[in-house]
Amino acid sequence: MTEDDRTEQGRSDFIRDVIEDDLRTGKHGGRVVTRFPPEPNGYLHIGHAKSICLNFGVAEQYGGHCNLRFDDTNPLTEGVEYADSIVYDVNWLGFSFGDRARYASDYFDEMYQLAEELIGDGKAYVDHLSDEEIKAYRGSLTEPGRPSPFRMRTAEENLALFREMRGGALPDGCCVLRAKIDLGSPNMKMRDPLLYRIRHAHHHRTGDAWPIYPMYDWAHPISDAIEGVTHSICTLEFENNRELYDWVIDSTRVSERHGFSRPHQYEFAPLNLDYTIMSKRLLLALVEEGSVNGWDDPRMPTIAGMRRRGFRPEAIRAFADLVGVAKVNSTVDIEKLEFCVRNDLNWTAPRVLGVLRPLKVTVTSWPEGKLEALTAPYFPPDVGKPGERTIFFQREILIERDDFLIDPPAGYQRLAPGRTVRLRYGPCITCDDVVTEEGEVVELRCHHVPESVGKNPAGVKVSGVIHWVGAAESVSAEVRLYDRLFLAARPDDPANELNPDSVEVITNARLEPSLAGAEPGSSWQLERVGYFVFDPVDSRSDAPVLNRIVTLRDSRPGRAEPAVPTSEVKASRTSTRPAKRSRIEYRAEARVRDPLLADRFATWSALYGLPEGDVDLLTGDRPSGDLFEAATAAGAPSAAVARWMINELPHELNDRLLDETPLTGSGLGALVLAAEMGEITGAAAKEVFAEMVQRGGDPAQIIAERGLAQVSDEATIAAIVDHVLAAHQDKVDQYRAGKTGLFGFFVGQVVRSSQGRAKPEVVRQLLGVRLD
RNA sequence: UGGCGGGUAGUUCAAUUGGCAGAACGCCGGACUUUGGAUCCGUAGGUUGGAGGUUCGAGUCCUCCCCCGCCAGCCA
Repeated sequence: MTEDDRTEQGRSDFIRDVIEDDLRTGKHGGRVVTRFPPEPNGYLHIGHAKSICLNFGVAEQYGGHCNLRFDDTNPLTEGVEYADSIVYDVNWLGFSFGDRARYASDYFDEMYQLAEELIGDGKAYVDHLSDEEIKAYRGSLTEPGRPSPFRMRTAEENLALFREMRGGALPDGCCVLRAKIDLGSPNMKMRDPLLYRIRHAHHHRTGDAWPIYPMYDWAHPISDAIEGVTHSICTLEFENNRELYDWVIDSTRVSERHGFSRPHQYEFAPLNLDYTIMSKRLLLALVEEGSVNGWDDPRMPTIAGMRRRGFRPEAIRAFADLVGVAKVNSTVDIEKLEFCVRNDLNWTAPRVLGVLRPLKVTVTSWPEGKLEALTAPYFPPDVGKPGERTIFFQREILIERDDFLIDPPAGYQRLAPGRTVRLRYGPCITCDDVVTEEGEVVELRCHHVPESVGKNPAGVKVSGVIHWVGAAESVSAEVRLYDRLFLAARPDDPANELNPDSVEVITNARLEPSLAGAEPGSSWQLERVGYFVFDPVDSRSDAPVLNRIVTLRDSRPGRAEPAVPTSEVKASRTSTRPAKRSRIEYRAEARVRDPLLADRFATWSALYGLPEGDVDLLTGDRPSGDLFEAATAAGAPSAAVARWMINELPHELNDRLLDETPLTGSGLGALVLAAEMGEITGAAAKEVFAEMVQRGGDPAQIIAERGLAQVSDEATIAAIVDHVLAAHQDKVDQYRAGKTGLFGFFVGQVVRSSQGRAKPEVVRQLLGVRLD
């Protein structure tokens, strides 16, 4: 992958499907407007980055625009510091919202006005129940709620009380404004949700102008509608709020007032990442408890933390593309992020030499004081970028302590006594002597192989290539090696599962001299060691500090970590929950209430020769049974009618009630008969059936109009077969080479070419002859 | 014990709307040899949650079952 591939081919996800569909049907007059709606109560993290890339990404892709909108409806937790950081982070990620930074608080006046109107319509009331009482009155997941004693107040009374709330004389918690919807709703969010609460608090934008603040469920849909948002994209946990979102839009008619089509809410799965947490609350706790050094600690999954760690926005955007968008709750491998980071840095980070844990090497064959200038390119040939610098070979150099072993294991491609290795960009050296102090290796004495710079020495086996710096010609640096913040892939109790070794500080690393004046924030690859960034906060030119961004991918055999068992959760959790009431029970109950249904259930099995399961499905309600009776009365075989009603009808109905459709028993009977008699194919019959359910009509007429009569004439079909095979010669070759699964593909192509009229059995038979 | 949403390779996602179950990451292996990197090549990995059914043909349609997530804040 190159840098340019980022803006790649057509991604496919359900959100983009919806948008493309809406664009086709002109639902919003061709507009695409999205919004990214953070609450300014914390720093943005990688999960928000996914949402940002989605919202800004689709807006850009479909020629629309995306607003940055602050959901600032709770003054207690929000602040300017957070709002500022969010603006900065979104821009840093590479998305521009121009002058479209919006605040829910900008709309407080209109929201208030709409609330007064809602009260006037009798759709909201002021409730003086306490918070505990409201909770108790709301019922439970299985029991309906009870009305508050204040629910029946008149509109005038409510309006006066609401204005009193707004006036500011009432204390916090005194009362709230609630929507009057449905306390018996199976959706808890619809049980008279709160719209406004009293909060005498200073707001970072509106100051002390408001003693009351709107709740999310009131503020969000109205804000979307005011801004003309078309696709309001949020995370899965808001699925239950969608019904209320629609209720607010419809009840206030706010979209019409602003001359826009109404927005629709769509939910996607939030990002979860191995070994990290996304909860703002828990991240805040880490900051407050000092487990990390602030929101921009390089170990934090915040945008600020990743920026300081050295991740570039391109990498984060590539990651968002890589993980995609779906509705399944999932957890992404941290390796995917690391892959994107490496992939990005590979193209952008110059290669330089640096030694983390130096070991002194004296090249005894090299004269004291002699410096040899060596030219080293910044990028390898496959990256192909220009640039080079000079490094100096000298008598005393430093190599990585890990690159020498007295007693090397098999396959060790580094230095050992008697072995020869190449110094990157320099000559080869051979280890002659090991100097130890108290059992520890403190120095190596080597000689260099003459004429070995830039060419392989004859007759000498080179074990490998190692990095190095000159002992005198190098700069000292502090290096911070970061590891994952948590020990567990999915911490249950994050505060107690912190990785104690999430950062290791090395104070005496040595870098090649060209790095002396490196810019804070610039990123480099220390060859064979990893990618590093000069810390934008702590690094100074006289005291450089490097953060390890990510290690290089380690392809040494056997170095891979064992796969994390992620299926634990699935395996260990068994359901203690009894099966919920199924449709089978609903049908049984209907028969208890309706003797006619009970009678049909008891007799139809024998009467029509149907299996009991089929009879159950046909006798759960009257319209189904009526239709069945009428269709069989029209002369169609009962078993076939039952099959059509059971297998095809529910799908075609798609939520509608049977008696709301123009489908008639005689029509169904005639269709089934036509299909049974072989007048039309099954595929054509389905097409006719769909038409009859949607718009009604006589099957014979529809068949005639659309020319759907079955074709079983071999000559006609053979012509189509030949045409299809000729058009897909490559597939024919594959088929003959053994990919027999393609047979279905050919059948499909032929049937499609005939508009569903060709008899499949004949198609199969002819194809079989042609292909073998 | 309600409602809503979901279940395709180890992971994250595709599958032209009923017609070839694929890609990327990861893994394993190979090639290369001035990064144990990059790059290139290859292998393995699937009862599409399960069982029935409809169909010439089902990941996709029907029925039943199983599993996972979310919802009872005056948070968003």
